[in-house]
Amino acid sequence: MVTIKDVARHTGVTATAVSYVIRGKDGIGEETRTRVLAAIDALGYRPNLIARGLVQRRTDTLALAVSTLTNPFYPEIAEEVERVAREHGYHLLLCQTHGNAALGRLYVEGLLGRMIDGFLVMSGSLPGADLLAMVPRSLPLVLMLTDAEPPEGDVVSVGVDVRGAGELAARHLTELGHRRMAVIAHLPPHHRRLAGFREALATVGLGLPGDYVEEGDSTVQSGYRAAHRLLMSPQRPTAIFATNDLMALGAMEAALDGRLHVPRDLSIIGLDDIALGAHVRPSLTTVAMPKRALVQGAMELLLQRIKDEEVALAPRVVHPYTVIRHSTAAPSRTQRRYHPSGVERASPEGSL
Amino acid sequence: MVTIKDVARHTGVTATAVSYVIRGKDGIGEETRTRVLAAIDALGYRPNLIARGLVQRRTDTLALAVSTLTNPFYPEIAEEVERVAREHGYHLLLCQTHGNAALGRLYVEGLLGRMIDGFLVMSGSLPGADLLAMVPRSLPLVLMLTDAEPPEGDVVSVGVDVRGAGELAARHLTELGHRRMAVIAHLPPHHRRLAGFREALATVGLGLPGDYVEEGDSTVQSGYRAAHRLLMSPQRPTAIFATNDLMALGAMEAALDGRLHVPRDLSIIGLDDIALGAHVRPSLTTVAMPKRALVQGAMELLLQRIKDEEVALAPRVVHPYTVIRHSTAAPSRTQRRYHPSGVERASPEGSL
DNA sequence: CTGAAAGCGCTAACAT
DNA sequence: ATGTTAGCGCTTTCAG
Repeated sequence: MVTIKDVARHTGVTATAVSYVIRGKDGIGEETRTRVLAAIDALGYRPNLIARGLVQRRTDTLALAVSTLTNPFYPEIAEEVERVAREHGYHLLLCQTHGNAALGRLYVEGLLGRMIDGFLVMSGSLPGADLLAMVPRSLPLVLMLTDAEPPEGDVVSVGVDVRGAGELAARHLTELGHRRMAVIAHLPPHHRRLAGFREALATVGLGLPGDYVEEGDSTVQSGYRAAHRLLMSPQRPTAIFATNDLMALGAMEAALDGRLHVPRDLSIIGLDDIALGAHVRPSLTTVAMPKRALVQGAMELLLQRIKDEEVALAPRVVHPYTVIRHSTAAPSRTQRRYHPSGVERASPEGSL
Repeated sequence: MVTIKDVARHTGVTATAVSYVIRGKDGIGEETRTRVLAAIDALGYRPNLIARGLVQRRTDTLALAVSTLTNPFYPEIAEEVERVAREHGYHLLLCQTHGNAALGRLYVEGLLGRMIDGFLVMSGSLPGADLLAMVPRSLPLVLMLTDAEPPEGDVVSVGVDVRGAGELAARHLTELGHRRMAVIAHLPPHHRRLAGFREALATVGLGLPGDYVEEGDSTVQSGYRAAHRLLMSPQRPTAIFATNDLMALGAMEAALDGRLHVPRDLSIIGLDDIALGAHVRPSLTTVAMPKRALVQGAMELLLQRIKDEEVALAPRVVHPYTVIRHSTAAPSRTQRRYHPSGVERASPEGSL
């Protein structure tokens, strides 16, 4: 490995001079500058960021914890975070906790020992209490809370009003004329999304019977199965609200497989607004998480904290909005039969 | 920050002893051990991995470069890499190059200075030549090549036989009885996928007219637009091969929007096998990239190189396989009209 | 079994 | 404008 000393020796100056040249500090004569630069090039010298980090106590690296990258919602967030981070000269260390607290702790341990300059944590990846217990106050930390309440203690966070998201979903469906609606919810995490939905129904005098709430785990598969259970009930709902888009996609799949027409026979609304929702047919109506605003807000706070600026502890809150596409419509009067054994609508084996 | 010295002082031993305890080396009495451990706990000491990395010249960190995370194919790869890395006690540093060579170089610079222990590079993220020029031979590097040829020089790589993938796509379609097939290809990157397809057609006496090849850029949108152009041609193809799944999904969207039935009026086959392909309706027939085998192979080689074992330079090659779902079928004799202005099939505004 | 000393590659403060 | 010195927090000989 070629070090700063090699360059110094090769140029006939001292290591400090080289260090200055590298970082563009002035106090170095033009002539030495060029000679140093030439030597760097000739030797293929590359500063050791680890060593630099050790003394400067910064690494120009930010970390982002998400629960998983297999839910496209998180890559979309990560993409945005990375963009902003890069604009400010930071690298991004990405880690998936898979919602596993033990694993999460392990990762955090690793990150903390790595002298990251800032830490962004997405809701659902790590239990807030763990986080506060582990992360020293000296490390700038910002939480992006889509569901959890901000943990006790002085934490900087950006929250998403997911209760409001649930309300928007309910409002959209009731305005279309639905009265018999069901929910596929990832519980407990999405508790507040469900609560918002339920409350908004209540304000227009509608209830949500217990057997109209099925649980999922945020995956497409779970949405499929939950929708299947819902569609089997004698009094089938005319609309389904899934607390995330992946489950909504699964629900749509189940409905289509059961030879129902979406949205004529069943309206489906999701929550997240993942890019793919616009590209399935019918395209998915959804309540959008304000991804940009969320990331923008979080990064702003994080960068402020890194610059040691005072930051308001009162959580910023960003608000979801409805994206109406084609998976929702007014309920139809006639009830078409659900064919639970139905093969894929377009299967070569036929049917329909 | 609490350092190893603090712990040492607090326990009344020397830093060395603490260091030994931390790393579970023996040579430390049971009694001191427990006292050191207690002190670590009491002070909340956490080893500084940066400092350790500086002296040990390893950081237990691997890096993976991909072009983007917004194509779900890459998160699926990353997920797998991360799993294997973790099993072996490594962290994963993820970086997106967005296929931008300059940006890529910047990232590589950063990574190299960060003393990563190994570097995994996914095809399409960085030009091979750049990579070889920048990465010192001392850093274990493994390429996952889905499309590019291994660059000149001693590089360890795992290749995917994408030409074979193109052939499989062609074989599947011709066996179904298609004669008039078109391709949506991301060129130049997917050049070989197209070549394989074309050649396989040639072996059964079929050609691929120039205007039956439309270009895309691997995004859904580009697939949509390309399919639209293809479907407008007077002699419409009966099947489309898209060189990746995202474009295939876009093509399907276009077909459905144009009131065509997939696969009755148009068969569509993709390439990648992203998870979502199974969940759209009709589900997507595709040629699967052997993701597991690819990652497994690459990680094996990388870990060997890290352990300083000799590694064969001859590229390993893994082979794609066909996943038949419901977006392909025998061509129908009747040609249904393509309605380019068609709204979404399931749109509330009606039609169909 | 434990301690002292040297040094990883770099930067910051202080001379010169 | 350049060189000297002293670490950053840790591990690693090598003595005790």
